[in-house]
Amino acid sequence: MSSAAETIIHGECIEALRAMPDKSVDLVFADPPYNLQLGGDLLRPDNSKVDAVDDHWDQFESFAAYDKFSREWLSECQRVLKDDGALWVIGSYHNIFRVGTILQDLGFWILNDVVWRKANPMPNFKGTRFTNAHETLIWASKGRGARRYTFNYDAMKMANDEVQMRSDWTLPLCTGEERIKNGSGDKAHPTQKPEALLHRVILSSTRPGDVILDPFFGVGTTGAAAKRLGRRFIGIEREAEYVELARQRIAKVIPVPLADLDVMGSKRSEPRVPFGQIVEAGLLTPGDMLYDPKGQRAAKVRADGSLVVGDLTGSIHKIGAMVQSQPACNGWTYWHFKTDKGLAPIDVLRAKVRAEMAA
Amino acid sequence: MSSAAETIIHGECIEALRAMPDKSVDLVFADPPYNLQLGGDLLRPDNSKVDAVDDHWDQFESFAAYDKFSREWLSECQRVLKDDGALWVIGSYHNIFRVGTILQDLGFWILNDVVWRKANPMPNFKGTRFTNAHETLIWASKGRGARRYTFNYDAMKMANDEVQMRSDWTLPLCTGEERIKNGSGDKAHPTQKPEALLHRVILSSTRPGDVILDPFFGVGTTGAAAKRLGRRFIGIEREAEYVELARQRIAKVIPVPLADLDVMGSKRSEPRVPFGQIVEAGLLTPGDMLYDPKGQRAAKVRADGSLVVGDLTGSIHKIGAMVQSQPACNGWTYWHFKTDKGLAPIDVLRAKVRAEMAA
DNA sequence: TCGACACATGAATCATAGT
DNA sequence: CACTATGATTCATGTGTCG
Repeated sequence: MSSAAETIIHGECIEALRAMPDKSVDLVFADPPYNLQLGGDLLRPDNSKVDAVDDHWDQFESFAAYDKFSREWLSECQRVLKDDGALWVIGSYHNIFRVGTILQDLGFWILNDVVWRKANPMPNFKGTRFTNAHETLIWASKGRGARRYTFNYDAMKMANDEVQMRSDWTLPLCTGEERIKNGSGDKAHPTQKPEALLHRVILSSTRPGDVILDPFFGVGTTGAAAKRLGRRFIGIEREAEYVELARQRIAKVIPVPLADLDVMGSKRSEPRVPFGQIVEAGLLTPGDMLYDPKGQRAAKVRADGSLVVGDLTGSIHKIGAMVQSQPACNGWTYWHFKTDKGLAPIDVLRAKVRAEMAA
Repeated sequence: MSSAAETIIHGECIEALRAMPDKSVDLVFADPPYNLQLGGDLLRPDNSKVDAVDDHWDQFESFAAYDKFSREWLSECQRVLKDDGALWVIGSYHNIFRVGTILQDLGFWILNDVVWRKANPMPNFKGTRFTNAHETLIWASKGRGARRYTFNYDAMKMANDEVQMRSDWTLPLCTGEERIKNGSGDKAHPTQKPEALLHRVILSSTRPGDVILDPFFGVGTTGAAAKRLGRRFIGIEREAEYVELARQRIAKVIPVPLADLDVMGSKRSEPRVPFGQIVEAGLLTPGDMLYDPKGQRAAKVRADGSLVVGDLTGSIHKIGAMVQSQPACNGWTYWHFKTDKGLAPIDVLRAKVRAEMAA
């Protein structure tokens, strides 16, 4: 194995892995095909077409074929990992359960599953399901009895305003300038991951100088983040176009002085509490009445957090606006509930939920 | 199968499931055992003593036993589900990957994986991993080609301040008053789920009166939430102590009055009104003109509810699509008629007809 | 230079009743 | 089962255009 800082192998994943020596890498980060099973075209409400991931490399004949492929590349990764090494895989509900099962069957020891909460996911255009707003990463050591893996607890805590980093990470998608374009100015790769995600993975579980292997290198996000953070990397990629774009991209990356790493934290914001959650929490019950500040107008609460006044139904804000014949209304301060001391705005219930969430 | 509103079966999960008739429940919510080490007698029903095997082999044996158990209860659940039914399972990284894989292998069709972000998780005291701050739920329909599952999209959207409900839900743990205590004043059940979580599950994917099955009933959170929301339930629980605590708990639950169970309904379920009926009702007259939203393009209404633009004739939808050169068009919102206050979409005429039909 | 507004787009298993 | 007709449906963010 090369001790070069940067290695990109243009070749098929499993074959290239087989050519690598045992126990030679410190970390694997893998973003394998998800095996999406899409129907026909999906149109947005404005009739534009969603640019789907229909690439040939994401197509598998069956779950069995996908499992076989997964078992092969994962067991090669296990072989090339050092005994104190670890592996990250990212996936969605289409494939991550199969990957997780195979990991366990191969003897990997799962340390965490981590949820990437997308700050700006694509909506569900047809209103058929919950907005698919996250992906799952699995972090695993080589085995239950393996030598101690690397976890930079304090760096993570520092990056998270001095409280422990949780297993859910809120990060935006990779868009705009960061998104690598091809010659035509279109996105070069359908599933490019944000570098911030890789930044956190690498910072959490490697040390400067470590060798990071990415068997599905794509346009080289892992390589870019590794170089920036002073780690070495080996990338394997089958498509010549991606290899070339990755090279160009990584050549431009300027490594960050290690002393500057601790300033690259993320901020947390006040959690949003929808009114429906007040009902879920049992602070109001379906059928309860809410009142305007003077106690003259009344509205009934329903189980989904909608209000009813006569024939009107809608959110606390919408109904508040309608009964006042005004364009807008802050329902949290307008609507009140009865207490033994008189009327109180429902905003105090929101405060209660927030307090509980912070506790 | 009983048509009773409340049924608690004291018995072993798979055995009790086998006694239930086909296609008799609308929803399954399951919180199966997570940890392979706990409840070994359950997870290794037919295991002969395994001596002197290394960790790897032992692990595989455990997983195999857990898989067997999971396959059995899940396939029974699939059998007792109605064709338009659905199933929820909750788990952590210890078991959820195996459960998800088995679901897929049995032919369940995954609709979402949902992350319960714990607002107040237990910290990782040793600082060796990320704070395990979430659990994963899988929502699946009976199969890819199954009849349409229930999803109260508009109720969920309403409960989330009028934006689509996402696949990550932030909810506090079950603590304080809500936590069921045993005779000694200690928590009675190690993994009691918050009722708010069940509230959201039930509200999203069932209708009032539906039958909800929970094969691992525990202290009856599913039953409590179901009763509160006017749903029927069947709970299966092996431990006599839990059964008794669940009974006492559920007896105290006061159901939401039937009249307050309404939530925001979907437009898809409203009665269909053909455009021709607008003309029949005299709200438009043959020969009247309709216009696009900007008032630039015009179409003539005919007696049968077809439109004419130049040489083109067809439905409001077809003509709307053709004049815009788009694959599809909702004619109800595209076409407008003249009023003294300007243009108004013909959808308001449909609303008028619907109101008359309801009266 | 700046604000207002329009437009584009992201790993998506994305409709349903009737004939 | 296949096919057709109806008609329901989007959030956050970045970029570009226009005045």
